[in-house]
Amino acid sequence: MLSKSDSGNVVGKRNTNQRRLLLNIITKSAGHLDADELYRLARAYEPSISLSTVYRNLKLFKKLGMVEERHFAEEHHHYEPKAMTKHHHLICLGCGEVIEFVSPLAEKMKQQIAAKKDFVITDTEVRMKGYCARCKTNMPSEEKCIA
Amino acid sequence: MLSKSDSGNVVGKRNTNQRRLLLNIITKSAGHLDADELYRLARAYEPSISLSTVYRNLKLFKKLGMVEERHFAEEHHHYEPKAMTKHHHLICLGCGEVIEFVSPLAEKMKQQIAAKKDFVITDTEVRMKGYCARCKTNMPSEEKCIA
DNA sequence: GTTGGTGCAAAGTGTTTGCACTCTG
DNA sequence: CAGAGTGCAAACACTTTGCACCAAC
Repeated sequence: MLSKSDSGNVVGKRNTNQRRLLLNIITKSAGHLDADELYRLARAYEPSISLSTVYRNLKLFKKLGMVEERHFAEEHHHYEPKAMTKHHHLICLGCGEVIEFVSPLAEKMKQQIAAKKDFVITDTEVRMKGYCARCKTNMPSEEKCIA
Repeated sequence: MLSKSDSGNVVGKRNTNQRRLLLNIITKSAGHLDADELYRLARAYEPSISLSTVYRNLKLFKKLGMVEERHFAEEHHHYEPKAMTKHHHLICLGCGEVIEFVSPLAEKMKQQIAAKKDFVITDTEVRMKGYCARCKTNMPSEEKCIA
């Protein structure tokens, strides 16, 4: 399902095995990979690949607009292939699952704020956190009574 | 306008000069301080205060729900006093200014998503990026033509 | 052949922690 | 006067960078 010689490529840049491999993993992934996960997946195909190469290429892909960097609540970044449809994120504080969703209200809100604040808005990001159906039963009680 | 003996206090915890000072700076700030800015401001009043103390107290304030930690696009965190009204952020990519805004659509979207995904949503965060009225004239052209 | 890309190790940045001392309660 | 809180320095996790070698063009 995933081979080194897969089609992914970056125009105007050298087409190395490592770069092609990383790009394939990212675009075929379900999204939200972090650098370390990507590194681990890549090593399965190219055991000698280095973490620096992963970071360097992520930075390149980001600059070229091929992936987006996300800052969830954790200390490190997550990367996902640039989406066709603008989606947002819903994060379960119980199991950590990240669910994507779309909402026409986001676009509407963007237009309202752009007009009200006289901004050119290039990016809108909505992030909701909470507890999914499975986790909501044993959700911590402090969530309601913050001392 | 700001003295060590100001009223801020944390119930159930020892009321040290350092803690009181940090809390006062945070609550009186316009918000969006990062740890280093807070450290610099605090040293003006208490030159011997340490960065560890800043971090330790920020963590405490966060746990007690007195401040919120924000992950903007940068590599470090920003902290702001917990707001009475739920607001969101609009960030100018030109000058870096962070503007707060409110929108009833955010709450509406939250309810829609909670119902659709069967989630208990405890937090909603909307972050828009773009260029303010002053910066929009010299906004980079790559913004449109990502190669 | 150039020179952009790589692997490695070392450095950098923001944050946390172990320890002995200090000061609040 | 006990132990929570502090300052300091060392450790930490994630990311970036300098350098010598390699391989794509």
